[in-house]
Formats: sequence, C-alpha cells, structure tokens
Amino acid sequence: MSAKEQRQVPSDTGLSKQRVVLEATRLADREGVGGLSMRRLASTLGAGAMSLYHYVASKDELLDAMIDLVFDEIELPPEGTDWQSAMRRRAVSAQQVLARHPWANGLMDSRTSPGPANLRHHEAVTACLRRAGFSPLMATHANWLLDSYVYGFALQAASLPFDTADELAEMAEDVYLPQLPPDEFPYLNESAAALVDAGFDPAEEFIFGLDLVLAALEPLRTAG
Amino acid sequence: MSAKEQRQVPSDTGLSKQRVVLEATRLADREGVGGLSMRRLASTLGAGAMSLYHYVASKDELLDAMIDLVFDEIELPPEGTDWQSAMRRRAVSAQQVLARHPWANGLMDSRTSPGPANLRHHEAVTACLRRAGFSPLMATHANWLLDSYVYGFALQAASLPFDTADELAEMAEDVYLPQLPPDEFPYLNESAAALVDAGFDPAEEFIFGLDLVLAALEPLRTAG
DNA sequence: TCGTACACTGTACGTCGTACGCTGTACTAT
DNA sequence: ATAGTACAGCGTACGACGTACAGTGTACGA
Repeated sequence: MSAKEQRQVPSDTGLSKQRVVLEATRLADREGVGGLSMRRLASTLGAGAMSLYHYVASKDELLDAMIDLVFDEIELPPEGTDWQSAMRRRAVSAQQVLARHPWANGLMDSRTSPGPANLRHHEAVTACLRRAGFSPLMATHANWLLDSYVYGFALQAASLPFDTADELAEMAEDVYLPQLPPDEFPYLNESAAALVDAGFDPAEEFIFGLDLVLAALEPLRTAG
Repeated sequence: MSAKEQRQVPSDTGLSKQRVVLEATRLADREGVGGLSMRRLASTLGAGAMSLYHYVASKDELLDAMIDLVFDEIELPPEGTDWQSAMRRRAVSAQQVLARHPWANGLMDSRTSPGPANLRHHEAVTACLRRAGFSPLMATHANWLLDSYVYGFALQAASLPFDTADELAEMAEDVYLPQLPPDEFPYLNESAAALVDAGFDPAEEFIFGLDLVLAALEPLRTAG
C-alpha cells in the first residue's frame, strides 16, 4: 500500500479527471447536453461544484474531453481485410456510437481542436486507406466523403422522433401525416406511405448509403 | 393609409416576428449561437427583453424559426434540367448557406419538428427525384444520402479553423504539424503535406464528393 | 368620455459558469 | 514533536441567462 504509485488511480471515493468526464457523458446520455451542469454533475459525484475545477479547467475543456471519449469508443478499422470491409466496420461502429451519444454531434461544430483519440482514429483510417492503394490526396477525398456521410447521417437520425420501423408506423398516422396536406405535399405523402409499407429502419438505411459510398470510392483507389 | 391592411407590415420602429427572427440570425452569424441571448437580441432591436415574447413563445421557438429561415435561403432544385444538375445546384446552395450560418448545423439535432420552409424544400427535392424516374423508395435513399453528405460536410467544415487553401498553408506549419509527432502520426503528416501542396480548398472538396455521390445514385434511378 | 385591447416593459426568481479565498488533511524537513 | 508546504475540496458571491408575472401606456371603438 505504498502511497506514491497509486496516486493517479482514482480511489473509489476520490475524484479524477477520468471519473469526472465519464460521469459527465453518462449524465449527458441520460438528460441531454442541456441537462449537464457543473452543479448537477458534481452532485452525482457527491462533490461540490467547484471541486470539479481541480480536474477540468473549464466546462469547455470538459466538453472537449467528452467528445474525445466518444471517439475512443469508435472501433478502429481492423487490419487484415479488404479496405471496404474495414471501413464499413468502423463506419457502422461510429454510427452506433453517435446514436448512443446523440449530444456529441451537436457539440462537434463548436470545438475545433481534435483530441488524442480523434487523432489516433484519423491516423488509423488514413493508414488503412493508404495501404489499400489510395494516394494521399485520394485518401483525403475518401475520408471527407465517408466522414461527411457518417456525421450527416447521425445528425439526421438524431432529429428523427423515432428509432425503429415500428415506431415510425405508429407516428406516421398520428403525427406526421396530419401536418402534410396532400395537395400541398403530394410527394412527401407518397414517400411516407412507401416508407411505412417498406418498414423503413434507420440502421438499414445507413448501410444502404454506406455501401453506395464505398463502391463509389473504389475507382479512386488506383487513381491520382 | 388605412390602418387595417398594413398591420402585418413591420413598421420601421415596431417589432414583428420577422424582424425578431431576422435580427436573431444576424446576431448569431456575428457572435455565434452562444452570443445570442434574449436580452442582447432585444437591445439590438431597441426593445426590452420581455417584448420579444409577444412574437415568440420561447427561445426554443425562436431557434426553430431561425432554422427555418436558413432553409428558406437554400435554392430549390431548378426544373428543366437533368436531375444531377438540379441536385448539384441545390446541394451547393445548401452548403453555401450552411457555411454562412455555421450555428445552424449544431442546432439541427436538437430540434425535431421541421418548419414550413424545411417541408417545402423537402417536397421540392423529392419531386425532382421522382420526376427523374426514382421510385418513392429510391428517392428516399437518395435523399438520405445527399442530405447526409451535405450536413456532414458542413459539420466538418465548421470545425476547421481555416476557410481557404491559403489559410490552411499558413496554419499547417504554425499550428497543425507541431501537434503531430511524425513517428506517431506518419500518415497524417503525409496527408497534411499533400494537402498544402495541392492547395486544398473546402469548396472544391465539397464538389468532388458531391459528384461522386450523384454518380453513385444514377443507377438507382431506374431500379426498385 | 369611458372601456377595452394590445404593444411593450420592469422586476424578480431560479439556474448557470466560475473567480476567489478558505478549509482541512498529508507529507517533508527539521 | 513541530513547523512548513502542498493540495484536494468547498462556500460564497457575481454577473448573465430564460422567463413568469404584474404592470404601464397608448390607440381606438362606443
């Protein structure tokens, strides 16, 4: 039980940056980013509000750390498969993580400096593409396109009031269609009907677009 | 000068929902969404804070209205050309509008109910796709893919600390590269160098990915 | 002249992030 | 044993926030 070497370990009672950031993301998952205040966070940790400032310089830094923790949850592209499988896997993982932490997307645009997990991730993805034969420039194009798709999809999915095909079917009749006079929005009505019929599911939709994107990128692999 | 018919017109001195929402987006453009408070907004309008609540039920409703005003700025897909040109035109317009109002992206995920301009836009885009031969289901796929790309790109672009190729070149040496030890991030270093060489420009990057997406969607047009 | 409606406002409450200065404990040097 | 130092954590206070509530004044129809 020498004291020195376990100083960094967060004892069950003591605080630590890890514990603060982790509990903050849990709180944000539960109550949304609006429900995350330093006072509330502190009280779920059994501490006073100002104690947090020993581990985090400001709320902004806390938010940055939370974002980086989210990036840390995303699977890196696995090695040892073709590049499309690897990228699909990490894209799906990213989509799931962003669905788990819906607040993360909204935070991204305000914080400009990437954290370590973000950088690590970016490096791994770029490595995967380069090894698959993409030139540095084409790898950048691919990265932008893939990330745009992942983030944009998450953004759209987050603003849907339903998560599954069943929930959509329920809502369509009660909420959506009443807002859409058929003479003003004929095509949206047609779409809504088709989606309910087909059992639209966001997770499947993500894969559909993702595969289109991956296929579109294939020709870049040996160009440039 | 009968009084009745110009009641809705915002006289130069009087307030109106239009004036409130418009000034709010101007304020947000200038100072970011964090700088938009009811008090500050009121004072730029030369009014008391509580006066705003005669035109807007809450700040949330104000934000919704601002988002819808942003949608209203986006060009609808023009009729009378092939669908790819039409969609490219509206996508580029959307990208420009989102770049002009960087705060809009971050707001999207929290507000779930689309405003009238949003619906009108969605209807027009769907109509364009349907008339081009997409089935209702394929039109939905296309819509999701395109919108994901547009929003996701805007999100990424907003978190870049530079806007043009020249600014990137300046920043790369001073800010970026020092954060990227070459032994830990070899591929990111390689990328950064390639981008500076090639004169990476976000606007061009957008078009590049967009054209890939449009081409990938072409086969869906006659399927399904 | 009165009444009523409406555009607008001042004050107040609870909450936020956080600056500042204070506690208590643990450990080192004497 | 004692004093000194470092640091984890806290209490209070300040200015800004969204907005509930109870006004105030002006315009206009009766």
